Parts: sequence; C-alpha cells; structure tokens
Amino acid sequence: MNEEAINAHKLLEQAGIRVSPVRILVIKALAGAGRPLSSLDIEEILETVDRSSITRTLVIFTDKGVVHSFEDGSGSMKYELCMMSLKGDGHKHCHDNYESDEHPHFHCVKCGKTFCLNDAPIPHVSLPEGYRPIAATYIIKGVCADCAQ
Amino acid sequence: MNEEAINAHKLLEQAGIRVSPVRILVIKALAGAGRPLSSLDIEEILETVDRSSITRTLVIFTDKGVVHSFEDGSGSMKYELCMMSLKGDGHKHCHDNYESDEHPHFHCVKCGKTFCLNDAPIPHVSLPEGYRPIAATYIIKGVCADCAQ
DNA sequence: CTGTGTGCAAAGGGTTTGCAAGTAC
DNA sequence: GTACTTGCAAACCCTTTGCACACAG
Repeated sequence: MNEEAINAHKLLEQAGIRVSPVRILVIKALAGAGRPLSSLDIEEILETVDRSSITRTLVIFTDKGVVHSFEDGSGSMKYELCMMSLKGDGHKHCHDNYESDEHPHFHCVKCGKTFCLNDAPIPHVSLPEGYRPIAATYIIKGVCADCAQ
Repeated sequence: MNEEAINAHKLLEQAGIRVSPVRILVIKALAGAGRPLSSLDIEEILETVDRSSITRTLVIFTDKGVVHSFEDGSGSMKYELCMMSLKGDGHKHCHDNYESDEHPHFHCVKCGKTFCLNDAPIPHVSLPEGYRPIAATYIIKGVCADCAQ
C-alpha cells in the first residue's frame, strides 16, 4: 500500500466514513487532479467504476465535509477535496468556517475545465440581519491562459 | 398600455429585440419579482405561457445582455434583469463591465429562493497571467431570515 | 408570401433511485 | 446472518430541439 492509499484511508477514517475500494479510488482521483472534477471526469479516470457509485460516494463525502461541491456553470456539479480534511482536522467540519476554507474558482468556457484560485480567499460580503450562511461559491467565467492563445 | 408595459417595450427595442407578447410578459415577470427567477418560476407566474417559449426568450435576453443568467446551486438556471438595460444604457453591454454590474446572491437552501445582495459589489479577485474574465458569480448558500425563524 | 413567434411533444444530458448481487464483519 | 457497498437499469428533472400552426409585414 503506497503513501497515497494510506492518506486516503486515514482521511476516510477521520471523517467517520467506512473504507471501501470505490471511496479510496475517488479520493485519489480528486487528490491527483488538482482541480475540481465532475462525476463524469472521475468516471473517465476510474474506467471500471460505475457513475452512480461515484455520485453516491460524492454525496457521502459532501455530507461528511470531505469534499466541497458546487455548480460552476458547466451544467454539472464539480467536487474538490476540502482543505481542512486534507490537513487532518477531521473534527472541524469545513461548513463551520467556510470563508477560511473556500477559495474562488475560474471556469473556462472553452475547455470546460475549472481551476482553483488558491492565492485569494473568498472575499467577505456581509449579509442582512437574520441570514445564516453555510457556504459560498465565487466563480469567474472566462477563457483560461491555455485556451486564450 | 400601462407604465410597466411601456418600459418593457422600450427595453426590448433598445436591446434590438423584436417585441412580442411573451417577451413583454417575461420582462414584466422578472421586473416584478425583485429577485432572480427560474424558467419554472416564470411559468408559474405566467400560467398561460409554455415553458419552452420562456426558456427560448431567456436565451435571447441573455445573448442581448438584457438579463444575467447564473446557476445558484438549486439545479436550475436563474435569470434577472441586467441593471444596465434597466437604466436604458442599451448600447453598453453588461458583459463589458461585469464587476460594476453584478452583485452577490444569497441562495436559501430551505425555501429555494435566491436573493440579491445589492448593497455590495462583487469583490475583486485578481487572475493569473493570461486568464480573461467574462463574468463572475458570487453565491452564498444558507438559510434566509424568513426560514431561520 | 415570407419570416418570426409560439405551443406541443420528443430528445438530450446529468443526477437520483430501486433492486439484486457481492462483500465485510 | 446482517448490514453495507456496488453495478445495472430505470426514473427523474430541467433544458433544448423539431415541427407545425399562427400571425405580422
């Protein structure tokens, strides 16, 4: 069992999710991509795994705070590993502190890929009285450097 | 013809869109709601109009810059009148200047409604070299004041 | 007559669900 | 044995498309 597998294993246990082959594979696919993936993206990486199993896995991960999920305007949901779970702060649910964990994304309308803008935090916007925030998504739509050439 | 109808008429002409009954009705529905609507929302307001006609109308409006469209995480597209077209600056396409025209939104996961946070502009995030922005969406997901009680 | 707008029905893309077989404890 | 996981197929939701009729110039 290599380093990556050990980390995926640990990550699942810390999040209170039972370990399974598909779950390990999905974690590794997300970790290896370095950018948010759709269930279709993951299916293409993990050729042998059924899409509904991937989607079910991602729902569990989202519930347990292991991944963030958001719509980037491409028509399909994108998923990325939550930074807090990667750091091993499994007991801190990322929903409790979304502003420090989330970051903006850039969605390229040409290639369809979505990139993380890790350098900047999601800038703060204050809410009207009584509004309780859970999460925030900040997506800039445009053309990426590769596609602009 | 009342005041609202005259405005819708003018708005369409300024955007270079031919006037039609459905287009007037969709403009009025959007203007009357005060918050972004889905095609289903509009269908419920305009009981007699077919949903595909509404969607086709919204596509035209988006192309011409009369409305903004974005995904709020509810699974369906939301549409709202572009402020620039309301002010009569029909010649200024809102895509040319998204940061000054757009604003953040709040999506309530309980009632499913999406509200405009008009007080704040979309805060600026700088992009890596070569990335060309077209539009930005900033959506805070949570529970609205009415649903939090 | 010609082009545009609209309603209806079908198709398409993505996600979710039901069910049965497989697997771990 | 019991509970969980997974693959397959069907159902579902929303959007898009094809087509025919209605209407305006």
